[in-house]
Amino acid sequence: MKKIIQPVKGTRDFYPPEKNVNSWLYQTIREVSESFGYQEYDGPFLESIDLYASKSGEELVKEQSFVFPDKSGNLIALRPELTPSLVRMIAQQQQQLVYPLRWWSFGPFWRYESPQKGRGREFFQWNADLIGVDSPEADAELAALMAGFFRKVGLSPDKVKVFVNNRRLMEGELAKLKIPSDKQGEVFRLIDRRGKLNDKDWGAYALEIGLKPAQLEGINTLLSSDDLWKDSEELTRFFTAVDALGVNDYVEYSPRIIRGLDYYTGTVFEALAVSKDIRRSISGGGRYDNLMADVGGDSLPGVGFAMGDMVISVVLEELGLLPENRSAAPAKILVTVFDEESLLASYQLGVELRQAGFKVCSYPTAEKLGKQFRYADKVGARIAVILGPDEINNQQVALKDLQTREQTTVSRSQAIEAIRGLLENDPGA
RNA sequence: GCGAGCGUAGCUCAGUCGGUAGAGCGCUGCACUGUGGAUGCAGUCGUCGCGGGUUCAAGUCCCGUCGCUCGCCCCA
Repeated sequence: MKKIIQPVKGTRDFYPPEKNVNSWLYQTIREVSESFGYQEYDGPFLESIDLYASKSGEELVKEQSFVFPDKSGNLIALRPELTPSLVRMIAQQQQQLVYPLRWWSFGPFWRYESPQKGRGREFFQWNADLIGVDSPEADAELAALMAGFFRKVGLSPDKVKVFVNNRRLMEGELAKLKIPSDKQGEVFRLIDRRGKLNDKDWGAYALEIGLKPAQLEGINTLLSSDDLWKDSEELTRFFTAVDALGVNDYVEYSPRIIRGLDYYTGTVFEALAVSKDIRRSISGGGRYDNLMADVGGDSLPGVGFAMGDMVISVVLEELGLLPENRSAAPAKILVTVFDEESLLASYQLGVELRQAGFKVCSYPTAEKLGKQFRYADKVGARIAVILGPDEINNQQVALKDLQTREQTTVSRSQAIEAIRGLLENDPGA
């Protein structure tokens, strides 16, 4: 075996079939985002580590980012998320931008994770944000955008749900249980882990962080109160808007959704795939009204979410929802090369056909026709064009439909029309 | 960081009780010198991940190591 340098751990090779899936995701995300009037943007892949140090949380930067010094010794990070870049970009042009601002992006991110199914060290992420509006209806729009994507790719509401909660509501409820505000962060973490631990371990963890049994009881009651949202004016308006936006079948209240990130201030949401008995987090987001001010801009409210490409790909794959034709033909027409003498004539014919708008490849060398036909087959070409001595002498070309096996010889001037006729019912052309 | 499983041909994998390496697919050629998918025949293909140990003999057993995968942890 030849020695081949191994790919970097946690990265993926995108062979044409995989790249095709990636492009399809990108395209679908583009269509959904643009249908809501969002504009595409992007930040740099490299950022100064300082950008993340302030806000993203210690662990994200120190433990899970790829960081390296450049030649002048500045610490550079491969971006682990987009929101800090977004916030910086907005702060830089805060007075010129038009609000409400609706932006989306799809690009690569890097995190130093331990790779496993649905998670790698290099992945793509869809980000969508609505900046400058502080209303439950804006939150609902983001939920609708997310649900719109699911609907478009065929993920029905029985396969995926967007669960919603509100941090202000939860803070109020915790205060009622006499949980001091400086413990809220810890309690949010506790709630975040409810689904991951069994009852016993979770209860032990709760007592460990200093909760009294009565408070634990209270939290348990809280976490099974599926009607709790009715106590929140914000969420009541949110769900009314969700109805109006036509996605109430996807969006559901859950007191157990809290999200790990510190900068969320109000509504938080998370899309979960329900396959068998496993719940997998597909996407998450929420409202972050203080973030802009925290990084030194003027105060500006925002709400947004992110969705990684790896989990959604796994889910779509399992449900058979990925596009069928994963290796689209590079060209529908192959121009064969009869012999050395006619090679350039074949190339020129290829040029003519390309100018006529067809996707055309020329066989690069004069091989036996049988071999060229086999090649045409394998790459999925529909038509083989033959330009041998007989055709050249008579100003003709032979066209063979590889699907029907029918071959016709037409005059050179009619070739384009004839091909167009043959490709009429071929969608890939 | 912890745990489990797996590393054999280009790919997917088999290899029994330890006895000197196999299949399918692919690729090349021929049947078929102006025509593809089928069929038949022939050919091509190996540091059995790496290092050590046990043994007359190791792909197989033991130890170590590296890599991959799947979980746990974590999850913006």
